[in-house]
Amino acid sequence: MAITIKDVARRANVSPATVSLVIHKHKRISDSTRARVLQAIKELNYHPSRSARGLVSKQSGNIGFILRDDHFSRSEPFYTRVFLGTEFQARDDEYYILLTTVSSNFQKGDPLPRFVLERNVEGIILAGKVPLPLIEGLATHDIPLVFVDYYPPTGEYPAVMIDNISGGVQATSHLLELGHRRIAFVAGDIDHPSITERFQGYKIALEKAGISIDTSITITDAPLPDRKGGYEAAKKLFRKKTDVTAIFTCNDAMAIGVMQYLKEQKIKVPTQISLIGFDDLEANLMMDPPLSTLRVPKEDMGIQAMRLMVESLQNQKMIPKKILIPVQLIARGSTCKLNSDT
Amino acid sequence: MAITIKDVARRANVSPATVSLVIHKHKRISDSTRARVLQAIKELNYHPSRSARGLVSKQSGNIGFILRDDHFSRSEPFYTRVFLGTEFQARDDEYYILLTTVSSNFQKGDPLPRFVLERNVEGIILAGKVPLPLIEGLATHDIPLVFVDYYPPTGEYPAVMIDNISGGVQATSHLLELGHRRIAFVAGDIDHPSITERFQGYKIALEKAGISIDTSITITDAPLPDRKGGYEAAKKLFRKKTDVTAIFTCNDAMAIGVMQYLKEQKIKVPTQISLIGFDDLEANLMMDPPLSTLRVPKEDMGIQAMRLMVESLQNQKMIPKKILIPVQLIARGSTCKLNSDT
DNA sequence: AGTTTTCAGTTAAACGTTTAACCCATTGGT
DNA sequence: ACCAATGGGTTAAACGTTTAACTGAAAACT
Repeated sequence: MAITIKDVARRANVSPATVSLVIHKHKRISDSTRARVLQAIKELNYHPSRSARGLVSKQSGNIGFILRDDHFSRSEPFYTRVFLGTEFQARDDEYYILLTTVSSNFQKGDPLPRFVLERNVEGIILAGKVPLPLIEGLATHDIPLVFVDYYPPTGEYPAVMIDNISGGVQATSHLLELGHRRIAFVAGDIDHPSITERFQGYKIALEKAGISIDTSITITDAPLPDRKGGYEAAKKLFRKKTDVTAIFTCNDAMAIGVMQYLKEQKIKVPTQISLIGFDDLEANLMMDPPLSTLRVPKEDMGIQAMRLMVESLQNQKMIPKKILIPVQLIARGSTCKLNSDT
Repeated sequence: MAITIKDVARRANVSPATVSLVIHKHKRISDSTRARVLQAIKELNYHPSRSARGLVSKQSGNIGFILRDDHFSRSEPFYTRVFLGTEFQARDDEYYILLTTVSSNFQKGDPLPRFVLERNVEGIILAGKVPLPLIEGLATHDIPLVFVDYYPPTGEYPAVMIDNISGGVQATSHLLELGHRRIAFVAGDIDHPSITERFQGYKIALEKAGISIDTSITITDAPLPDRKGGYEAAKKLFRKKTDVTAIFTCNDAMAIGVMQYLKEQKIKVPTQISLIGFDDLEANLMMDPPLSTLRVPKEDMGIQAMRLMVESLQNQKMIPKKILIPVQLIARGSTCKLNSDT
């Protein structure tokens, strides 16, 4: 069978306990014994068994990652990118990630994720909005939680959030700087915190520029914040004659829909209408013209979340830190100076 | 602390062993006792500890997933999509996936992935080409391996492969059916098995149609099989006057580069040149016109790999099965009938 | 010199399962 | 009536660590 701590002990002429103490860098071991033990470990290529270690020390070496099922399987891989970021950082921190999904209508009393019940994770990262009953269920197991792109209405937790307000301001300011004054806002699912915040940023920037909000050019009731929603919103916006010269959509998916409508109507982007989205999808570069947007660093969010997790694992009673991830303006071909011919 | 098997035993008035036997559906337990035990399990909401179970039974409940580092972090998320498929299936099979990457120049003697050394996985799925020394290292631990989109030159393993030849035939036949006769082939990294096979499919289809291969319109030496490579290849192809009416690129990334070149040269797709790729990237739909291609079901490959893994776990000495994943022609706007005006 | 500290390591229990070996009652066969 | 087989469970060892409590020797105080 595999090499165990006893094999190492025998070869180094010490007790298994000593080997364990060496591994854990305990101070009470003399340099000479430590050296002998380390030597034996090397020679035998010994590595402690994860299961045995986990059994007694409760350190499984795993972190759970929970995603709502509809977020996992949806085509736009936002949260899966966050997940990959977490995986990335986990390798540096010597943890493994166990991924699971929960039903979007998780009910009080539903079974918790298996890795919780089997005591197989030391902490859990939750990405995106998750059902409240789940959070309550997890809370009873007192296991550290870290939230990403969602903050529960109750409780105090470390979290990684997008600076949506700043993003909204940046997008709007960008258009303002290009000379636009009649800037439409297009969104769906306006109750989603992220989207509300982007809208807020829009308003802040306009007010600062001394422009009052014209609700006739802010569409916030699109059926869904997706391509089709964008298409419908654009249709609505252009139903009556309008003097809008720029559009800020709450995300890229809607921007794509808007662009599609504009193309069909032979309205030129960016010369007639400047268009800016939010998220920075892969697809943006393929568009014609490529879409200006605000880049949300998804992998980075995962990385930060994992860092927060490691911190709270090392320091159980740390005050829950919140990290605000900045977004970056990416000006591409879909926005240009008002009345420019380029 | 948490509920243990002893708590259950006490409540059901049996020994811990009996509880264990019930859990494992051992036959030697009477219906009445079984019922009592199950009842107690329910009431206490008992779940066996993964670590304890793993320690004695060697069943960690985890499967490893190995990816080369450059495959993990590259922008085109081919293998990460495969990974997500594996995750997906793992949930059904009650396994968790531990992901890790290995250096692309893994040397003989380099340390194996931690999850192997710590005996924390029951099997390993390897996606994409991985270094030979790694495979040899893993072989010494006799742990079941399953390969995806790569087959090692030595050894017998279960594997999930793309039917690239069929794909090459389908792509080419599609163009032939549209009336094209002068069909160029564009590729980079021609030594990669997948790409060689696609090229083979191209040749097979042409020969079957009675058209001989014209090496002046097969470009296989692009620097890399990416966008830039496609752009350069197209430039090369159109340097001298050519009568090519259709192009089959070995993947979508190159097709995108080709399309970009054609756009710059005001060569209309598809009316002047029909263009078909391979892979079916997200971005294809955003292109103008949307790119025809062969869909490679990446998630599906991950799912199949996981299934193979479960099979070989249940039946250790099963003959290594190979699964050939079919690819599907997706005809979009970038291909059309020869000399059509559409 | 006697007592206390410190140092360096060992002993042994504990973690929560699984499972081979065992045991005791019945039942069945002759 | 005796023995073997069967059914239904229990006992106890084992898995490979960690760690609190202990030990014995040497060093450091009074």
